[in-house]
Amino acid sequence: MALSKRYVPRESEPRWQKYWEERGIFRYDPDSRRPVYSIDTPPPTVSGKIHMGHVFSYVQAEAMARYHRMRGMEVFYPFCFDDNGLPSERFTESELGIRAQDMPRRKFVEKCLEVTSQAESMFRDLWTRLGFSCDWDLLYTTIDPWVQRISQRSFLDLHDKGLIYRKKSPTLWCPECQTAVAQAETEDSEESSVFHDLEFSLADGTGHIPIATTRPELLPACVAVFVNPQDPRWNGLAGRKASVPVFGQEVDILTDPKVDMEKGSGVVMCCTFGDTTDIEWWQEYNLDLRIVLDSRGHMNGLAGPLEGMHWKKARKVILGMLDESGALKGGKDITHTVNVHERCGTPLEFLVNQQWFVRILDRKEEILRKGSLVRWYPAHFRVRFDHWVENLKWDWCISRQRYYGVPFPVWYCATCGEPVFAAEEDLPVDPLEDSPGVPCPSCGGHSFTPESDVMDTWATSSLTPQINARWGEDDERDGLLPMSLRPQAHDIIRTWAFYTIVKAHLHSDDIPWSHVMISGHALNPSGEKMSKSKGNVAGDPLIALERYSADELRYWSCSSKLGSDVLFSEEVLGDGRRLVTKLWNAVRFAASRLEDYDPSLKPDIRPYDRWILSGFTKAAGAATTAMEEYEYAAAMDRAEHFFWNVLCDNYLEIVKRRLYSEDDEEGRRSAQYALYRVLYGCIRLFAPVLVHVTEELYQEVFKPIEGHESLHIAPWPTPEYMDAGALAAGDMSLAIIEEARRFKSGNSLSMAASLAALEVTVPGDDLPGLAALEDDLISVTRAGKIGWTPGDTMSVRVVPESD
RNA sequence: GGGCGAAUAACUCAGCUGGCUAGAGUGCCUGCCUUACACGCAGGAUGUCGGGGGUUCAAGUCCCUCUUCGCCCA
Repeated sequence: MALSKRYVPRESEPRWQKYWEERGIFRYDPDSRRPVYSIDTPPPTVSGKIHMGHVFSYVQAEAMARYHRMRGMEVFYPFCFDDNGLPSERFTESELGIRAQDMPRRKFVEKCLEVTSQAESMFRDLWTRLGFSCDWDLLYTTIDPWVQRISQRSFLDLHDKGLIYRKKSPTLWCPECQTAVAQAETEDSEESSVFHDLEFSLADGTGHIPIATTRPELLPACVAVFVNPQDPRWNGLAGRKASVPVFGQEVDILTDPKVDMEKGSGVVMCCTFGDTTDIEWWQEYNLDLRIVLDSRGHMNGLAGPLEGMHWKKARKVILGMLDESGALKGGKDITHTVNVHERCGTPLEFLVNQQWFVRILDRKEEILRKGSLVRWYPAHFRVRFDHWVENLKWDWCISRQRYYGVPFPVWYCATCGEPVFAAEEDLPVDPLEDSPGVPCPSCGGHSFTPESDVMDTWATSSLTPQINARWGEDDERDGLLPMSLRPQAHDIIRTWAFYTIVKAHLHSDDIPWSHVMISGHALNPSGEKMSKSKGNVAGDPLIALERYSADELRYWSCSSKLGSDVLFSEEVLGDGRRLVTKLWNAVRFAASRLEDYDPSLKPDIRPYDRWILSGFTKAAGAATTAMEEYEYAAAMDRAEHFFWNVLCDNYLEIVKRRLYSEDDEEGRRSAQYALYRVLYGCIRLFAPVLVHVTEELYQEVFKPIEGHESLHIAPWPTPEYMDAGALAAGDMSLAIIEEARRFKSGNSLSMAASLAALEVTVPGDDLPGLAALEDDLISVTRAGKIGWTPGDTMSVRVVPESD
């Protein structure tokens, strides 16, 4: 069992990764009788560089997988990729310098598959190098045909349940990406703008009303004017008509309490559509529909003189015209928040289109209830989920006018226009390639128009629990739902966590998983969100892995509390190295003293050995409690403190003499026993995080005795020894050792220097327990003798050697 | 504007349901080659626990309020 002087992770880590892979250590066994611990791994979007934030949160979940495996559970831990939809499209476009609309859809989809599969192999390589214990046989991607089948099955199931509808309705629209987007895909952006003061005239020519707006180009879309019914300034206006400057249409003046009296003149125009309030008013007051923008953000024929212009240009032109006509009275510069598309930053418009929706608005209460049945770690993140649900304004729009995604299993009858849905046994279908195979159920027609929209990628990735369970497939996995754990970061609570809870609720009136652990973000050293574009050394895991071992990266990832953001800098990566080295050296020393260790001997255990065994039980108990709450950082902290400060700094020094002794055979056997048990315990506590070094130490030193094929399938430490009296006495005795050390340090002496004697005063009740430690105390302090005196409080006097 | 979180030693952070002179790592100072480790060991210095109120025998911990920062949403 001789370990080399130095541990070389660069050489060891790949070796163990290969070992695990070849022996299938982490393979999921569906026939196992163990309780299943299943993890709903986030399928990372394959849309660009992997950054340290990924490593940070995935490692945290990975450590939990390892912990539960050691707890004796059958761990279902898949890996997966979300590789379709708009993010993948834009990634492919930018990687290859192409544009989807310039080529046939089939060709573009081929390109997407190529580009994403390359990115996926990078991901897999990185994950392997980080020592991930997922079962690659469980791999899926959201574009896999069988995954598409589940996604389409979900659509059909929701339709059968009456939860899907297609409607021409105002929808958030990105003029850049040319597609509808969902509420969750929007972002706020602070932009400077001008609040223009316009003057509308009353239609009967009896006066004027001031109206302030940031969007004068929408004047042709103006369908009403609103004032607050409480506003004394505009008492007489309600029920009259206003005339829109330049365009001349006459619109009703109505009252509504939503009008903010403080803002502008207290009179607002309602256009179809400038914002969500416009939509609400349009619906509530049954107003006209005047759409002036097309799908690219250009003005259409209704905009008269502005036709054909992009809205930005149209704004300038209309301002000129307003000025000329005298209707522009002034303006002031403001900054306001604009709703933009999170993928491209383009301000969103509202367009009226045929879109597919999932009914969720009328189910808020049920969704909140489901959210409350899931346990959130840390608990406060549930509040974010709740607020998101409470503030929903739209049903979930799942159709996208894009190219690369899961198609809707739908055609439209060319004769009667009714939608025709695919039969479940035909899934997956691509309506652009396939046909329904039956006549139109409504009119018997034989000619069909395919639905060319694709589903939003969230429509599929909200099904990851069902995908893992192979929901509705021939090889469906029983008993996997709800899954045990959803690990994810806090930025996608409103999307991924939310949609997944929605789907589980709508499909099976259940929760998708029992627990959700929410990790924080890795921030750059100045405390800002790490961005992919700033590809610095610190942020690139591939570069970091050249300089730091996987165990060091993992140590950093697990060193902060679950859910809190953490600063990332290159310096902090080195922190784990100390512990790895210390572990190596401690076990190396122990191994050299344990060469003749015989586990079948049951020696009489000495007091200090009882102390360290009990101390381990206590520390391991605390670590276990922490792990159960997903507080891996606290668990590691307990383990590290015990290992370093108690075991290495004190216990090893205390028993060194006995471990080398040739005349105290019993004493040596007792020390060997305790040292072996406690060190084997320690490496198991560190195993979920420092996966490689602990495995190597295990294989070299402990496996010949323990026999498990890998440390990572060895049992997590459970209480096996506790002697409270020995624990208390040992802890108390440290003060004696400290005093001796303080004396030597203060006198510039080596710790190996001898002392004449120690005079110890202790309360009488404690004296027997401490005196029992005398031999080992003399050994560690190099005192000639120890005198014991009963007294009120403990004190220690050092008697130096007189030379 | 609303919500959530954070503010503790020079830096990064831990401090659970309130309880003895507030902790760790890094950094700093002084020593020490000690039959595992100098990637180490021993010792040491350093904090009006963001400000102000309050509850309590007792508050970093609970309540109120203010300030600053981050995030989420209007």
